Amino acid sequence: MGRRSGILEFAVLGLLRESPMHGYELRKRLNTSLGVFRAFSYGSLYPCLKTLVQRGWLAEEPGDEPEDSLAAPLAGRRAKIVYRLTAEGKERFEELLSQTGPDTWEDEGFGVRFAFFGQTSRDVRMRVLEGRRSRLEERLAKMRTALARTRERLDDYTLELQRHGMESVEREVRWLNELIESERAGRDQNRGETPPDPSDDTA
Amino acid sequence: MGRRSGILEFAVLGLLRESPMHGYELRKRLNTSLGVFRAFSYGSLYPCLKTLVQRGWLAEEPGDEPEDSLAAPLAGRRAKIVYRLTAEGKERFEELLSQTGPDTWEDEGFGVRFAFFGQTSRDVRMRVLEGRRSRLEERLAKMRTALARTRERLDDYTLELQRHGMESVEREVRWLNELIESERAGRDQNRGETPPDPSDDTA
DNA sequence: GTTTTCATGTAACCCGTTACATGATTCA
DNA sequence: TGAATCATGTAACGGGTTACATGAAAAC
Repeated sequence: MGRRSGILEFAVLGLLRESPMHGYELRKRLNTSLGVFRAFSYGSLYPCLKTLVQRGWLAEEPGDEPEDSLAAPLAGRRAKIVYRLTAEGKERFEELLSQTGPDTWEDEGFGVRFAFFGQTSRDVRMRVLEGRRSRLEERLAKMRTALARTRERLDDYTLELQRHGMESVEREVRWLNELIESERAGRDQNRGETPPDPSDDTA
Repeated sequence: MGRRSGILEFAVLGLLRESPMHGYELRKRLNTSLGVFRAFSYGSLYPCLKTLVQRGWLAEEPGDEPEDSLAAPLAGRRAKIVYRLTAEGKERFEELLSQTGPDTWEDEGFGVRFAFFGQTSRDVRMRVLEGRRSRLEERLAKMRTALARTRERLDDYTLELQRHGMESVEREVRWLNELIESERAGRDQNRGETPPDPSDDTA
């Protein structure tokens, strides 16, 4: 049925990477723990889970039926379904994480990637941060040329809106610069799989 | 057919309020002049125009056929169709403009409203700005409580993401404060477009 | 024992995009 | 005369939402 390649898939894979969960809890975490995301609805979440299972990224697990087997075990039991990330799902998530192309859902995609930085190696983090920065810089360039072409014809309000928009983007670029800097500096206190390679100071 | 109540309708009405246009030009202005908007495609624009005509917000005008009537005037002519905002369309736009409820497409809706401030009366501007501000403050409050509830369980990256997000919102609130302040101050001095609709009205 | 909350789902819709198709006008 | 660009449109899809329906477990 569904192609199901949206940002929801990405977020679900990322959350399930931390630990298995059933749908209901998954949704709560989508809307709170990862407070950055917009609220997803069950109407999108459950179908998404199904197609992810079909593709082999997720596996359903029987979930904790309340430990007594009173009801006939083959009756129409619809207990909690706990979803677990398969090895293929892990690969898929990794692939999505490190994608830096322009087909990256821009803002939201970065939010998701960043939210999962804790489970990521330093070079992936660097690639994501730098990718984001360069795309923001492209955007800035476009805004500037567009502004230069139309400046005269725009009223003060539109101008102010553009100015504020550009300033916001510039601000995020500075933020990224700080993050990149601190990733570079923090090469010793890292977690796990960063190869000790003291030779990359050149930008 | 289509209900067609999205942000595209809003932007189209606003642009056509300035002057009649045909679809192709409309689209260009959607993507450049109002540089804030995302790029709309013809696939959404033309159907939108049609339904707006059906509803009476827009009227088609014969458009400038190239001034010679060489081709038989009743042949399958598909010349430029120039769209003009009707009186009802103007009302509709006004209504959309001054809507400050929470069903306001949040970010993009504000962008559109702001982009048309030049054609707006000061009290509408004030309402839009203050509405935006209060909704941002609600959002901030939610973020703060959510953060307070989950702070311990979050890793440093997630925390930093939330911090940056909140700072961005706070920054926009300050920006709004300045704008509101300057709207308030500019009631007598300043360029004289303060009173509502000095030139045209009542089509 | 009733109300809340947990938990899973489905059908219909919404607002947009992509890819495609067509024809008129301008310009080298 | 042929290519670019102007100009209008359609069909299929995409990734989500809303509203609805159901039922089990927990809380009161």
